[in-house]
Amino acid sequence: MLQIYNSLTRKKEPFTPIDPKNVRMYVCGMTVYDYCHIGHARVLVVFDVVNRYLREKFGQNSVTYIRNITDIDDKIIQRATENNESIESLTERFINEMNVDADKLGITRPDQEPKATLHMQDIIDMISILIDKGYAYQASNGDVYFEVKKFEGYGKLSGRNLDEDQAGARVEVEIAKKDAADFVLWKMAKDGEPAWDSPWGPGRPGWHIECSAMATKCLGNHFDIHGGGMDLKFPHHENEIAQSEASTGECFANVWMHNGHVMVDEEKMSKSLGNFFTVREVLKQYQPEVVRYFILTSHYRSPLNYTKNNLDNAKSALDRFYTALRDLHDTSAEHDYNYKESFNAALDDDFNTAEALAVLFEITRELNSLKANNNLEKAAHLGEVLRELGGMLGLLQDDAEQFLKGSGSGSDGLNDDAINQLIENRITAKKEKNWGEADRIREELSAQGIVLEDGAGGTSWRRG
RNA sequence: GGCUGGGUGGCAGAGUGGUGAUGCAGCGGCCUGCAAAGCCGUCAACAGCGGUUCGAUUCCGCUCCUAGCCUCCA
Repeated sequence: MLQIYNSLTRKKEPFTPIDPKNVRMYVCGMTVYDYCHIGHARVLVVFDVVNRYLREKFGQNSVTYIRNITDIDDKIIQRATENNESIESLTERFINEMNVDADKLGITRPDQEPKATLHMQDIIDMISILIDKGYAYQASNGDVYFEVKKFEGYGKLSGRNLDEDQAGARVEVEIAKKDAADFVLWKMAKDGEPAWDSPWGPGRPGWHIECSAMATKCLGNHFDIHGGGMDLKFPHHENEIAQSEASTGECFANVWMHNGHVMVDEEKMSKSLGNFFTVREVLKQYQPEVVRYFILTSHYRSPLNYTKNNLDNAKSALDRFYTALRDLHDTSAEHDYNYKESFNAALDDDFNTAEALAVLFEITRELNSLKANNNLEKAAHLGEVLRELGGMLGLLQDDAEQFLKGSGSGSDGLNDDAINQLIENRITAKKEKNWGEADRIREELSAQGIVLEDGAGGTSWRRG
């Protein structure tokens, strides 16, 4: 039985889909004005695993996964102006770049990736309903606001009490608002800003409303899971709940999932702090699965420290798996599924990927034992199991030999031919029992990051 | 100030009211020309102080430290 920690109730709950034939999940995606950083990679990977596992549990075609794209907001306008580039060109460019990164990381594409600019009518419709129902008002400056006090359940997600919040503690309060907590639904366009027609005048949607409109449009008023980064819990998700439930009169999402942040030097990695590493930057040094593994080593709700040491550890761990998977022959026989049970039990427990990985290591140990005892048939079977379970996490899908011989995307230093030549020379030296020369060659390669392994079947190598 | 979370062995990181996480690193052994890889064995931890309990790292309280949110943010 799958259990998921629900941010709304602050406890783990058994997950029961509204419709097991169509489990519906919405995740807040990217605002597209820059490259994705490792924090974004974490959301992508975490919910990719959730998506994969839900399909494993409920059926490959019984899940609808929506991840939106915010392609209009203040930051985008600002960046486009700075670049002297049109908003369309900017956002299209970074949507493409996002997909490049996501594909490299082995992220399964969501079923739909709705964009705010293509859902203006849905957004306007929802705002109209909110005004009609008395939850929203147009202020003297023309902006339309959601009146927070009218929505009874406000604060239920983030656990905050409006009276205790220090409104305006860190940001100036817009004076046109009735209450400091009210938030904008429709923002009037200033000169030169992009604008869409609306009953309240030309303008653009506030940030929160697009997700409410697109989620209900794509998944219905009431769906199963809503996810996103921890930083979106308040105000973004709190506001989404208010808007959606006020307008539809129905429960919005049953389960709220929030992933923890990626940290750098004890601080959250974020664009505004400027302490971020882009996905492509990291992928120059580490293979995609290394990044994925790194993300999955800690529980999705915990903070994750971005350090060289942790990435290197991830690489070592994958080397261990792929070393075990190397030189296994193909097999089509029935698999041994003893491990699958404990692997699934780990993921059933609020997607405990760290524990699931521990199961993969158990398999690896047994697999290595079998290889050592020359029980190659059974070893091959276990190899299949290892790959299959790893695949649920999007891991162990590379060719073992290629993974071990590859470094980041650009492997500088010696090319394969040069390495093989040196290995040949060393084999000759070894035949002559010229150990000094053999060791010298091994040292030379080692200095280039190449590790040699003399086995029964000859010498193999990998990039360490 | 308010609201969420954390503090586990050298490092990373799960978990549990009373035996084992796991990976890397270390130590001993097997294997090897020597290594590497692998296998076997081994060391080692639960921030502090109280309380509940036959028993607490695990439950409760307090203290200290720390992260996130209360502004755009994944």
